[in-house]
Amino acid sequence: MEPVIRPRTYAQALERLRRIGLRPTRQRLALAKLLFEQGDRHVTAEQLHEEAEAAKVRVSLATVYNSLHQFTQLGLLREVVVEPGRSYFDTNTSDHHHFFFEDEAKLMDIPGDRVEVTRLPTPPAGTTLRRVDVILRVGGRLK
Amino acid sequence: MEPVIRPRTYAQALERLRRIGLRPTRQRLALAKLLFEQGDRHVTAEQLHEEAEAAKVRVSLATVYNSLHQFTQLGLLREVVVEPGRSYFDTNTSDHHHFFFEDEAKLMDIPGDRVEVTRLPTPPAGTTLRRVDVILRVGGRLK
DNA sequence: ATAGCTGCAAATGCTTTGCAAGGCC
DNA sequence: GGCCTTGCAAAGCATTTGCAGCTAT
Repeated sequence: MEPVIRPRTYAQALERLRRIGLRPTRQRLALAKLLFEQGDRHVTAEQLHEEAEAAKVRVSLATVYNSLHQFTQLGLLREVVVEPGRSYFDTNTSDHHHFFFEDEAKLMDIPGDRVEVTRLPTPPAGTTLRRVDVILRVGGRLK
Repeated sequence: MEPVIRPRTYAQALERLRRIGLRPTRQRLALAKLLFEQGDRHVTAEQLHEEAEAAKVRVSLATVYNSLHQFTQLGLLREVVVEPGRSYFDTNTSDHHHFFFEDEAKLMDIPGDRVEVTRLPTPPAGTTLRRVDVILRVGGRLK
């Protein structure tokens, strides 16, 4: 098994795209840059689309969705579902959990080793555990 | 603080509605009956609407949504978000967690004392922990 | 050249809303 | 009767899709 390197830079993302066989097109590269060049992020498609426009990159919202899903399938992103009707994409694909600030609809990472989930029940026969999501729903305003 | 009684029967639901000041209308009572008279359930609005129709109760989907949200606000239901674009409503409002079978889009309760989440980080200043959701995402078919 | 992408706009799926008509107290 | 509810249809969002035109290799 090849070690999974988390792309932190444009160069790594490009390399990653090539290796996997996704054409490094202008829009994919631009999106990868926005996503992976500024540490861990949680973005919605809409947000990323706005960022792209602000950065003078012409990308349609449909392409943003396509790219986010492609990146997710390739393991570059992780989709986090906390609200009905909106998906967040997390650039941190390592094992970890989330705070969700309900009043401001924002996510924050919690290091995987900071929360311990024990005494997990065994999945029913015929099924396999794919992922454990822990969401700490928080209220009140962040200062 | 008045003890919270989980409505398990039509009568209890009716009583509960009255006590809270929601008029026990035909449709609310019918929905309460469907929801609370058969043990713990996880339903979507669409499902409940179909059940109501099958039971020859005329209810519009809009009213199903309204009722589900009202019941949720009153603490009779708990909303569970596991998939983008669809909400599940859980008649079990006690402290517990969930298996989510991704291939069949179904939820299953895990008793609260069966999973232990320890070493929870403290919420950031100015915020309060409202709820802890643990979702065990499972793949493969149930037998 | 050509297989794969992109953009646009239309379609979809879930959910919410506006408002007239209806029903509980 | 009065006020809360309902129902319907229309509106609202986030997301997906179909397809003609573009582009990286």
